[in-house]
Amino acid sequence: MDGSNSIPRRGRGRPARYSLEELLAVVVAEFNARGYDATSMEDLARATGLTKSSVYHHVASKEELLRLAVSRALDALFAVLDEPSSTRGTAVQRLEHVVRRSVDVLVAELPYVTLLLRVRGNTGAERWALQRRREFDRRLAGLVQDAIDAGDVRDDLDPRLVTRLLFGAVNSIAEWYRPDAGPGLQQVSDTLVALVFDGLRTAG
Amino acid sequence: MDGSNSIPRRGRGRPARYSLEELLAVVVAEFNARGYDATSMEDLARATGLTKSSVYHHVASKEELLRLAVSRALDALFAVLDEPSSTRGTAVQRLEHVVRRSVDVLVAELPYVTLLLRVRGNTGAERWALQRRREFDRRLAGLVQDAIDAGDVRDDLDPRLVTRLLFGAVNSIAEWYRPDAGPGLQQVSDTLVALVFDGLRTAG
DNA sequence: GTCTATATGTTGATAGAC
DNA sequence: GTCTATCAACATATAGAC
Repeated sequence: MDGSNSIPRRGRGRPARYSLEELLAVVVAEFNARGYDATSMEDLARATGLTKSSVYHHVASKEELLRLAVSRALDALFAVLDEPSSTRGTAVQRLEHVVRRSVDVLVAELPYVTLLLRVRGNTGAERWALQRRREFDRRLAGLVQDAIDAGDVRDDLDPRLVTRLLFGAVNSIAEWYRPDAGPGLQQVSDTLVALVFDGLRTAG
Repeated sequence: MDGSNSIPRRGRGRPARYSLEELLAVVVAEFNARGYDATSMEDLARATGLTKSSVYHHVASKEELLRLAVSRALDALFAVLDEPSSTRGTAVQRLEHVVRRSVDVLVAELPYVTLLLRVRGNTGAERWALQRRREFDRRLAGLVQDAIDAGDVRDDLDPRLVTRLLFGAVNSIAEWYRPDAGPGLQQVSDTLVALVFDGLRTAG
């Protein structure tokens, strides 16, 4: 009845003090629930327990909130490519490692990656995010190509097309995965790898 | 310089006369380019060459435009499930047929399916679309289960999870497929089926 | 079936007090 | 670092002439 059910007030009833990190978590949850465009600064104020003006103390614009959020997802995804296991071992081992770790990151940073995957590219921040996503896709396609060249992966399929379908399946996980329900991270990764590398068909 | 470059005027300079079908095609293209929420009725007026009021002569609201568009996609997808080849033959043949035909429909109705796949569920029309999508997914999962029961598909994977990953790959096609560039429909379908049913790994 | 004009509410963002 | 108060721009939708 007091309208405070979504307001995370801390510290003896005083107004909430937000770090940028905390603010971002609340904001991204709103963006994902209602859509970036459909979420107003008034909605964000209500969700944080602040006023619109107070939100603007932390960021210069609504678009900056989007940029900060998708950056976090992109940084985590690119970091996977620089892991030792992504650059050592056989080509197919490296590919499997990047697939599994991409799923890990997707789940660990679920709200941020979800927002990233919904970006379509009207504003400057969105176009910039799409550019970085394309660069990530290019590096993935390189891994698939390496695995074909090494003879680990069948060579009758186009590597760019395979990459798109493979990571289409990976990215679709963000649409339904919930940490507290349904299949766990391990089962999702194992099923994905089994599906993609060995296929659904029974040996017989 | 005359600002008419996106205005499809027909008939000796008189104002364009739109059927609902023609109107919808223009509107859906705008929704996909800019996002449903980010597209204003003023944007739609400009793209059609009409005024806002004239658009409102054809539909009662912006949301009705969304409902009409996603209905078209959903009707086409459900029709696939009722095709003879979807209900006859071995379980794995039926599954492969539905996968291939889903890709056909996705490509044939690309703008409408694209819009459907971006719906997240704030308004009434969006929630209704999501409900119909879930019903479609349930019928797909039944096909996968049948193929497992028949022994055509490996039984160590969760059918619901396999369905989600499989159609995650299918739906991701809408994000990059272009009729006039890149791989053709046949190559996409063949690669998808090869990937999902037989896997990437070389036999050796 | 299209138009001009307008009603009515909401939006992102700012000014300035505390 | 938060607040109240406010703004200009833009949103969806409607009224009524032609």
